[in-house]
Parts: sequence; structure tokens; C-alpha cells
Amino acid sequence: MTNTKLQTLKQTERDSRRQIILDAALTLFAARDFRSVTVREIAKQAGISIGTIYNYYSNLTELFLDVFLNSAEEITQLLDQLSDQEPATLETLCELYIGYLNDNMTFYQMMSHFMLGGDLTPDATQKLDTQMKALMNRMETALIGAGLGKNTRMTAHALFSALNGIMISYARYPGKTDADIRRHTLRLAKMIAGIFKSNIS
Amino acid sequence: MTNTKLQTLKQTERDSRRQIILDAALTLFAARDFRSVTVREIAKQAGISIGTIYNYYSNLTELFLDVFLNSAEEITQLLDQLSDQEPATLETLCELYIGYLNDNMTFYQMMSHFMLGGDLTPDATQKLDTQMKALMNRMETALIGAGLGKNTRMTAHALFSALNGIMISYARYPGKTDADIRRHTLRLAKMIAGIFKSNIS
Amino acid sequence: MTNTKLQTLKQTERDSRRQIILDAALTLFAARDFRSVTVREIAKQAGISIGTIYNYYSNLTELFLDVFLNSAEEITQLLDQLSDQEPATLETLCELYIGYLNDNMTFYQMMSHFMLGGDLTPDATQKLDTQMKALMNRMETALIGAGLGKNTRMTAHALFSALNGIMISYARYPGKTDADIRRHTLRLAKMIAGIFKSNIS
Amino acid sequence: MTNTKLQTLKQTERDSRRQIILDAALTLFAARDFRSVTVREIAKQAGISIGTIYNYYSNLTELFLDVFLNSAEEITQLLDQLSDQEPATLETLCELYIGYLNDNMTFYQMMSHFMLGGDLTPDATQKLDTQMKALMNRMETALIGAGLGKNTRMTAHALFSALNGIMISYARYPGKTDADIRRHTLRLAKMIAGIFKSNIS
DNA sequence: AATGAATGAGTCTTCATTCAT
DNA sequence: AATGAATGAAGACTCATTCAT
Repeated sequence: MTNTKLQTLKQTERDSRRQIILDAALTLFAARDFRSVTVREIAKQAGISIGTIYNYYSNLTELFLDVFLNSAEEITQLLDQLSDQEPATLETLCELYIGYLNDNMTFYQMMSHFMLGGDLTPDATQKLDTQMKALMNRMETALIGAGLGKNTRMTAHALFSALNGIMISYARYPGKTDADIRRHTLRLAKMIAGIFKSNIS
Repeated sequence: MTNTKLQTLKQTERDSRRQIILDAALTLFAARDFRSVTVREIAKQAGISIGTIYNYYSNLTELFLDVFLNSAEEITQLLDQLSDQEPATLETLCELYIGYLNDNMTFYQMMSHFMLGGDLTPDATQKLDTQMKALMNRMETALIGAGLGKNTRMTAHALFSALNGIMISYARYPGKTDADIRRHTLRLAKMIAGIFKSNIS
Repeated sequence: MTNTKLQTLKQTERDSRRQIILDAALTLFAARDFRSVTVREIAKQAGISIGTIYNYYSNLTELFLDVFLNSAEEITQLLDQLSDQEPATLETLCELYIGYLNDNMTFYQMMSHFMLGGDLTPDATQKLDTQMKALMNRMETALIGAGLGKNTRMTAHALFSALNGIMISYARYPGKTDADIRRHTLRLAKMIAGIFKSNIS
Repeated sequence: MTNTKLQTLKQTERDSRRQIILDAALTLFAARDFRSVTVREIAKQAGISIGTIYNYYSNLTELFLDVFLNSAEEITQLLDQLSDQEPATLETLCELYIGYLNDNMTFYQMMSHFMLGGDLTPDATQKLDTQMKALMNRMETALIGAGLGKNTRMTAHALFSALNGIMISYARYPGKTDADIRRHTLRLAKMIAGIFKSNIS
């Protein structure tokens, strides 16, 4: 038993160290494009050595992927909390998602990076796919809650696409402040929710 | 007069050399993520020297941007041709756009890259913005042609977003062939066209 | 005869073109370390093509050397003018020379460059040596004029060295303006003149 | 304590590695103009990798500067040893300095390079200035030892200038062997010492 | 004689990853 | 388990010089 406890402790410690690395990475990503962040910088920010990072991740891509997966899990949970008591309206769901993207551009950049280009191992691809499906499920649930009766999966795909597309189209709107972009993308989110909604009934 | 002719010739030659570079780049991009393509490879593929490339572009980013802008112009023209005689239906427009993205993933990757991260000069940003606006205009025109009477710009934004989002969500659908992806994304395009259409009347 | 005239004309034209190149180079050197100036820049500044420069100089080093030799000739002539009527005093000679170096740092940089490092052809070395000797002669003449009776050549060497050394020691005196440096180096010139002078009698 | 010891050891090792790099650089500089020596060559000569060099110096200029500063420190110490017991005579000091320059042309080339042209950071300029001042101090001390009572700083400047100028004027004396140059420059050093000396009393 | 596009060897520098301590 | 110095392949970019027009 002691052994188990020890192992649990060790695992906990290992997890918390992992979290420290993730937090350090996120801090850096908040300020700069994640592709330009180096292992050395992450190590420094985390207050540990480069070697230690490789003790937790076999390479940088895995670390990046972990950041992404954690973020995906977070937004998934936020969506879950939203519909904890009663089904979320399409509108609040769309706004929540776009709000999250505004606050976490790195999440969106990584989604774009991994979905379009990154050379992922089969294992990594699998993890990625799982999280994406989880997100999609929430979309589908919300659509069903809004009364959609058929083509629910396909429509969820479409909705997910529509929301994701918002950021790629407006993130770099020239001459706009972050606040401008947030306002504009949230308006688009609401509009898209409305369009999908009106299509249901 | 001769002088003018000579200059025209020179300009033509310059343009064609530029085209050779662009074609070489595109050929390479078709096989690999454009971010991993090197100047040396492009030069080799184009059958010219590295130095010559820098004679036409002051740096790699400018070359990449030119590839993107050319592509954007191409799809813009395709959309124009579509509605040459009578207003394009929403559906054909969406299908044409998504079909293009399937055939030119590099275009989409670059759009994502430049819109989200790339450190662009103000001048480059300006060019990017112009082309994006041109694309948006076509969306708006098609929506108006489909009978949309109000919020036309905003709705065009939403439609553009929805279409762009399709690829980011499905480009790396695991275990699917290119044909699968094309079929699926085209179905989504059609569905989105339908949703926007039904929202109009 | 006509032929000769024509040749003279051509030669004159050639010389003036050469002068244009030299002036362009000098203009650029006034603003930046001459080692960092490129052929392209000189061509642009001169309003001619790169090829034309190579029509007048077989390589960049030759051009640089010509700039240096012209400059050396100029200061030599200035020294001559100084002692046109009566022998220049040691002091005015030293001040004139150091004043010139302050106004023409490129001359000094080039002297340093060619004397210490530059891979010169035998022919170029010969030209360099001739000009340096010409300068030295003026020093010697002035020393003799000041009453020096023996070791005149050697002392001229020493004086020339002492003056040249002033600039290497103070050109980058930190936190000093050009005016400060001029004042200081001129004071040193005067002091050195005094030391050599007092050593004579 | 162990910790301190360990740190001391590490620092020692670091210093010795730094020394290996410096020695490798010096070896190469002895044969060729230091400006033409590449990082690759230094790494090869030192038996280490390119990357390691950048682990000790953030860029080539810093390495070059370090070579210079070390050299400056060396000659400063030699001058100190000279006057360890009794004040050095002006003559021995001048001869020692010029002898050193003959043996270490790179030191002189670098002094010329950094003082006249090099784009140095403020920090680097500061270090350069400090070492130059240290050298100057020795000149001043020797002059005072020789009986100079006034204008000591200014005269030290003049002496330092005079000595430095010797090399720029004769390093490339055409058709002379190294031995010739050494003999000639030492004679000049002695003469300059004499001139300054006779000026004192 | 003038042009200037093309050349390509060669430069410095970066950075993910390894591994001896 | 943690460290961080060492590695070195690889990249973008420069620029004197050539030569066909």
C-alpha cells in the first residue's frame, strides 16, 4: 500500500511539474506566436532546465500538442458547464466559444497548425481527433437542444466550421484593436447562431 | 517609342521570370508544408540561382506572400467567371470555393499563416487586406443575388468565415483519403449554402 | 592631329567619369565605414551602372585604393600650399594634417586598412608607397625648415608616426562629439609639434 | 561549501574553455587578417563545435573584442612588470610596447578596427575604453617617473599616439622582412622616447 | 562603352535534442 | 530525476564579379 501511495505521490508531483511546464509555455504563447518560442525560453520561464522538459515530453511537438489538448479540454468543460442545468442556447454556446478563442488565440493557432500542417505521429493524431470530436459533440448537443431533428452530426460539423472560420478571417483585421476584434467576432458568432437557429424551425 | 517597347519587353521578361519562381514554389508547396520549403529548393526547382530569387523578392516572406496573393486573385477571378452571365447561386459559389481550397491547400495554409501569425510589413498587410476584401465582395454579391436585402456585408463575413472554417476542421480528418475529404467538405459547403439561403427568404 | 584631339577628349571624358565614381564613393564613405559600402550603392549614388564601374576599376579594392591615393594627393598638395611662400612651421603643418584627418576619416581608415591588412597587388603596393613617401617628404622638409640638421629622414618618420597615431587613439573616444575630438586631437598635434620643435634646438 | 566549490570548478572549466577558443582564434589570426577568419575555422582549430562558440560568445564581434581585451591586458601587465621594482625608463617602455606590437600585429589591427570602425555596443565600447585607459595610465606613470611634472595626462596621450602611429606607418613597408620592420620600428620607438625625454628636462 | 540581371560560394547564426555528470 | 553544455545540420541572406545584350 505504501508503495501505491508513494507512486501516487510521485505521479502527483510529476503532474504538477508537467503543469508548471504547460503554464510557462502558455505564458510565453500569450505574448508571441507559439512557433517562435524555444525550449530554452520555456525552461527559463518554468524555472527548470532544458533537460527536465525532455524528461516530460519526448520533443517540442508533444509539448505543443499537450498545450493544445489541455486547452481543448478546458473549452470543452466550459461548454459543459454552460449546459449544466438546461441545454445551452445556440447563441450562448457560440458566444462562449468565440469568446474563448479571443482569449486564447494560441489555441486557435495550434488547431490551425496541427490540423493543416504538423507532422503528427499516429498516436498524436488520435488524441487530437478525440478532443476535436468531443468539441463537436457539444455542438451537436446544443443543436439538438435547439430543436434540430435530422442531420445533427453534419450540422454540428457545419456549425463548428462556421465558428472556427470566424477567427481566421478576422484575427488580423488591420487597424483594429483587440477589443474591436472581439466585438466584431462576437457579433458574427451571434449572427451565425441566428442563421443556424432560424434554419431549424 | 523604342525605349518604351524595350521597357515593356524587359517588364514582360521580368514578369515571366517571376512566374517561373512562383510556379517552382507552388510545385514544392503541393508536396510539402510551405513553411518547410527553403530558398535553395525553390531555386533548384526553378532552375535558377538563389541570388536571382533575391533579385525578385527581398525575402522569403515576400515570395510566400506573392504566392498567396496570386492564388487569391485566381480564386477571385474564378468566382467572377462563375457569375459572369447571371448571378452565381450561393451553392455553386460555395462549392467552387471549397473545391478550390481542396485543390490548393497551400492557399488555405497561407491564409491561416498570414492571418494569424506572420510578421508582415504594413505594406504587406495592406495587400493582404485588399485581396481578402476582394474575396469578401464576391461573397456579398452572391448573397445579394440570392435575395439578401439587409446586413449584406456582415452576412458576407459570416459566410466567408463559415466556408474557411470548413477546411480547418476537416483537412486532417484521420484515415480519410483526399477524395473522402473533398466529398465531405463539399457536402458541408452545400449545407452551409443551404442554411444561409434558407435564412434569406 | 584630329585623332589626338579626339583621344584627348575621350581621355578627358574618361577622367571625369572616373571622378564621378570617386565622388560618389566619397559621399558614401562620409556617412559609413568604407568597408561596408557596396558596389551597388556606389553605382546608384553615381547614377551609373555596376558594369560601368568595372569598366574603370578591375575590382573594388582598386577603387578604394584610388580614393585613398586621391586623398593622399590632396593632403600632400595642401601641405605644399602651406609652405608655398616660406617654410611651414612645424605647428601649422601638424595642425593642417590633423585637421585634414578629422575632416577625412575615410582617408585615415583606408591608410590603416591598406597598411595593415589589405591584400594588395605589387603594383598597388608601389603606388601606395609612393604616396606615403610623398607625404613623408613634406614632413622632412618642414623639419629641415625648422632647423633640424641630422637624422632628418628618421625624424620625419617619427613625426609622421606620431601624427598618425593621434587618430587611432582618439577617434572613438566615447561620449565625445566630433567637435570635442577635433579640439583634443588638434591640441595633441600642437603638443607633438612642440615636442619635436624643442628637440631640435 | 560543496556548492561553492562546484561553482568554482564550473567557472574554472568555463574559463579554460573560453581560453581554448581564444587560443584557437589567436593561432589563426597569426596567419591571416582576423577579419577574414570564420567561426567555422575557429571551431575547427579549437576542436569544438560551432555551437559551443556561441555558447561562450553571443557573436563573432564579441569574440574578437575579447581577444583584443585579453591582449591589451597582457601588454598592460608586461608594462607593469617592467616597472615592478623601479620606474621603467621611457626607452624600455617604448621598446617593450613596440616589440609587443611587432609580435602581436593582430592586437594592433584590432585596436585600429575597433577604434575606427567597428559597430560596438555601449557595453563593449565601455570595456574597450577601460583597457585603453589602463594602457594610457602606464604611459603617464613612466613619464612621471622620467621627471615630467606638468601636462602629464596630455603628454601620455601624445606618447601613446606616437607609439601607435609607428605601426600604421611601417607595418607594410614594401620589400622589408619582419626583422627589418622590427629593427626599424624599434629604432623609431627609441627615437620617440628620446624626443619625449629631452623635452622633459 | 554601358548596362544590370544572374550567379553561388560563403557567411553568421539558431535551436531542438542528447548525454555525461 | 535534474542539469545544461555541447552538438552541428540547416537556414536565410549577401555581394563582388561576370557577360550577353
